[in-house]
Amino acid sequence: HVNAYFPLFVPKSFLEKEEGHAEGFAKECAIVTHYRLKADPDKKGKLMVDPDAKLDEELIIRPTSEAIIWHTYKDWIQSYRDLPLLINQWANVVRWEMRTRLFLRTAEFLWQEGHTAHATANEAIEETRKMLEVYATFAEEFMALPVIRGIKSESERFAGAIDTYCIEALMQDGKALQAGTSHFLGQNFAKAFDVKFSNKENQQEFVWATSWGVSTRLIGALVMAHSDDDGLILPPKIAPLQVVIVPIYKGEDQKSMIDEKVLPLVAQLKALNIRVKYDDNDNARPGWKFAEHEMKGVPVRLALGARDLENNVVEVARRDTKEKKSYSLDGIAEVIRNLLEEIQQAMFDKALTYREQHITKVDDWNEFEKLLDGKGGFLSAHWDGTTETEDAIKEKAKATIRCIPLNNEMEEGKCILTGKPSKQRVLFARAY
RNA sequence: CGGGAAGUAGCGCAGUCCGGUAGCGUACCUGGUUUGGGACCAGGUGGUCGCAGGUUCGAAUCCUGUCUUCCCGACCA
Repeated sequence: HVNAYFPLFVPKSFLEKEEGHAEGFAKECAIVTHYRLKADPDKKGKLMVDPDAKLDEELIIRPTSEAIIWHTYKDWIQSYRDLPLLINQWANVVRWEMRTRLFLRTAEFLWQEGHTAHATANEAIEETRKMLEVYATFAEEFMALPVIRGIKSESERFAGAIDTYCIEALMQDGKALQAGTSHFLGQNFAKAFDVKFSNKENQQEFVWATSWGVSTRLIGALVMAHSDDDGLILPPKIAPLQVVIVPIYKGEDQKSMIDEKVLPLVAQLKALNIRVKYDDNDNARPGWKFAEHEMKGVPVRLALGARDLENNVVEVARRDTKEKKSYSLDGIAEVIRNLLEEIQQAMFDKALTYREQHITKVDDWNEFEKLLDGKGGFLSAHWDGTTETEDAIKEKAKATIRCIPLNNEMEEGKCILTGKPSKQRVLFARAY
């Protein structure tokens, strides 16, 4: 994929072109109607919208960029030789939600959105699944956040998509969070924006499309999946600061002695590509620094004072378990490198264990409701496959189908609500 | 868009019922003592009480209007 940037403003007529897409986003758009302000003649020092500066066509602040990008793709794609077209954009988008939630659903948010065009359906589907796996891998290996890869039910599908794949994460309060999506758009946008290419047989065909994105919501996921009452707990791989070293001393003499040990250690850690800070700011006391770095989630803290110098040791505290242990200063850099890896794994394992304990098979409606109110988490239950039933469950239990897991086992059963026959279980949860 | 709550010092709040010189904690500044889990003592700086009207000798406080924010719901990445 290559990075590109498209305009923030989308003419209203562009957004209208793909019907499902337009319908889905119409109710949450910020709209530019004028291009000028002027001094308010009635209120000194105040400005008003200049009624003479009304736009002929309103501009929509992009809620997503399919419309403007596919308008452009029409000019960029003529031949099978132009395909696949693989573009990624880092951008802000605006969705005027009725209610916002910090990090999870803000009116403006940052994301990356990929938009690809392909010659065949299979190639596009492959791309869709590939990007889902990229997201899943990032969540699991870097954020230490286990996710369920799945596919959305029809009603949860992206506006304009044929299929929406997703990764779903579980937060510590038992609620699910959609952490990323990857859409197979079929030929919907190609048809809406008239994007055709000549194939090798010189026949005109509509191109096949995908789009996919993850947003600053991932920050919210990171916070809610790992934090405790003392603040953030960041997985080492993405922690801006992996190790902080706090000196404990009385007077300059002791400080110099500690410096002698710490400065070479800092150099060693940096040589191992470890992000380390020697927090020898004299304005804050050790206790303050401990609390501060814990709140910010620094994975490992080293504390070194006169007492440690005598024994040639250093106190090593890990943020995730709050465990403190003294190690010899000899070979400490290696110990820390290994500890960072251990923490990364431990955080993932902890989150995974929690999630596994919170996927509950349920076959009885009363039990279903009881579990949602109490234990929370994902409920694996049979569903008759209809949107009506899905809506009814949402209405009654405030739970939605988070996804139908990929590689789901086929199993005969009866719908949790209607008792109608079902071929597989799906995952329900209350979600953010 | 419905229901609730709140706007007073940088931040967190009390004071409003019952009108009478603007308070507390924290932060900040100065000096001193401190430094192994968010130090202590002393002194000090800082606020047109969201905004606009009204009642009154006098309004943070009473009345009217208005704006904003947060929470809960419906909507959604």
